[in-house]
Amino acid sequence: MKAQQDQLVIYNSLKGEKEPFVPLVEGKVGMYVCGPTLYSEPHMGNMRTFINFDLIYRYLLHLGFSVKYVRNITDAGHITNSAGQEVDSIGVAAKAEQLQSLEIVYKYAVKFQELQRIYNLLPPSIEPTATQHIQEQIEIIEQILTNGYAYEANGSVYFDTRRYMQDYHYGILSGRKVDELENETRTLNAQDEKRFFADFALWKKANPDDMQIWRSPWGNGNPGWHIECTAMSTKYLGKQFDIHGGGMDLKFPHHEDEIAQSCGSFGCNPARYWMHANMLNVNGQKMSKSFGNYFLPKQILDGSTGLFEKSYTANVVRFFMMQAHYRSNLDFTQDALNAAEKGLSKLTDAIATLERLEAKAASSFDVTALVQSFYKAMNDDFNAPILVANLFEATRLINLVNDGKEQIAAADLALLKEKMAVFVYDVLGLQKEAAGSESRLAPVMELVLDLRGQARTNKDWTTSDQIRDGLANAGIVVKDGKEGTTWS
RNA sequence: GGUCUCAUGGCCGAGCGGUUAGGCACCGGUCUGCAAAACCGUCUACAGCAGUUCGAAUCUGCUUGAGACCUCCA
Repeated sequence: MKAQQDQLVIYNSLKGEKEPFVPLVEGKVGMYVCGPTLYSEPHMGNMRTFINFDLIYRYLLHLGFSVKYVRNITDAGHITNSAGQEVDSIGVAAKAEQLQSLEIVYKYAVKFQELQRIYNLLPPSIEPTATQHIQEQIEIIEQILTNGYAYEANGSVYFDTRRYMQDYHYGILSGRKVDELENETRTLNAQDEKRFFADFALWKKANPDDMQIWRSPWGNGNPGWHIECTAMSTKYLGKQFDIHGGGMDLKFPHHEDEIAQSCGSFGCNPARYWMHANMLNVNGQKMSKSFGNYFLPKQILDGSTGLFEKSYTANVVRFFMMQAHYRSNLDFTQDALNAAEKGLSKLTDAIATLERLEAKAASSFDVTALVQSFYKAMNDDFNAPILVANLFEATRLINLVNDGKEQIAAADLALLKEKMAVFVYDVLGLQKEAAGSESRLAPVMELVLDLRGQARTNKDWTTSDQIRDGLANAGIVVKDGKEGTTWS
């Protein structure tokens, strides 16, 4: 695996290009991904980002890296809304639902956990929460103040962007130029407290109606949004670690400000590789709460999105996402979902076929090269769509062997079995579908199909078709294959 | 308005100077009592206009269109 580790190339948003992945400590990876703010149930777009980073986590693990994967939960929300006012989104939800802030957070944390299980996400190594790290956040703010990159104003603390720009490059990640931003300055309520429009809050003085308030050297208040990630990533991964990920929409200002905070306190960019997952689109537009074009991950499972005619399994949804690169936009459409459903079934059928294949003396095709193509795809910035294409190439060959048109040697067969399972289940994170034969219906179906089989043997097509049509009406599809009849 | 990204065959989606990506649909075939399913094969597209090059979907310029960020967002 060491050889494969050395081949891994990652697109670094910081530089805008792919570069070889060289971890700070050989064989180990520290990865931080910005998690959800739990004031509502994560929607499908949120899930795409987490699924993509799950893919990345899984592949790093498969390559043999020892990965510490930290994904935070934002449970203290101080954000700025369109009117420029500081709003506690969790507090707002709490009031709306007549619950305490932590009840809201816990309620949606449980749902998020459930979704992760359903969509087969591996749990991160640590899932720290912002409210458990107030002290660490305060300490970093103090350090930034000591270093002269922040100032206190009326019980709040702001990052001093102009001072920072004398020593560092603000905009290194997003490519933003502050003097261009200036033209677009909005009249913010807090503007009078800020010395400069681009300054951002590290600590906000409490509002009378805040539901969560903490003590600090500057009085009672709330931490700024960006500081929590700096505090938690530093605590668990160190001042500098390997990979920092998140959604594309967090690039600015969130990640830019994280970099400023780390540089301002510790003098270094927190991460060597910045990775950004692209958005999920619906009808060509980013899925978003503010656009109202979102649906919940569970709605697609029970067919209640209102967008599609039928429901899809989590496995199909995940496979569908794996057919697009994590840095590309992806459009959710019914045709595409149907295509993914059929494609996945073709792939899983081939894996079942693989189990039945008989080895010959020699292989008529290059199995090692085929397996290498799996690694090559993933080593190229986690190119899952290419991996999927290569898995379909393997599928074609497996079927040809099954038809006696190609042949495979025993050692190659063992290799292919192992690697197909590794890439389909361990890397892509697809789940083995529960076989229909395990259900309580199985003995009944066995009986019914046996009767239909007798009818067919007697060429009693009327009875045979009656059973088939009746089952079809009950939602059970009967397939007459060479090796007997199956149902699903 | 500023910054940036993208425009690929009926649909989804790779591709980063020379090779049929792949899936789904369509069509042809195998199999089958019929159908479905399954399997095999076929289908050669890159928004437009110029330019660079022996050669461009891939590089450059312009035009048109779409989207993201600039305010919370994965």
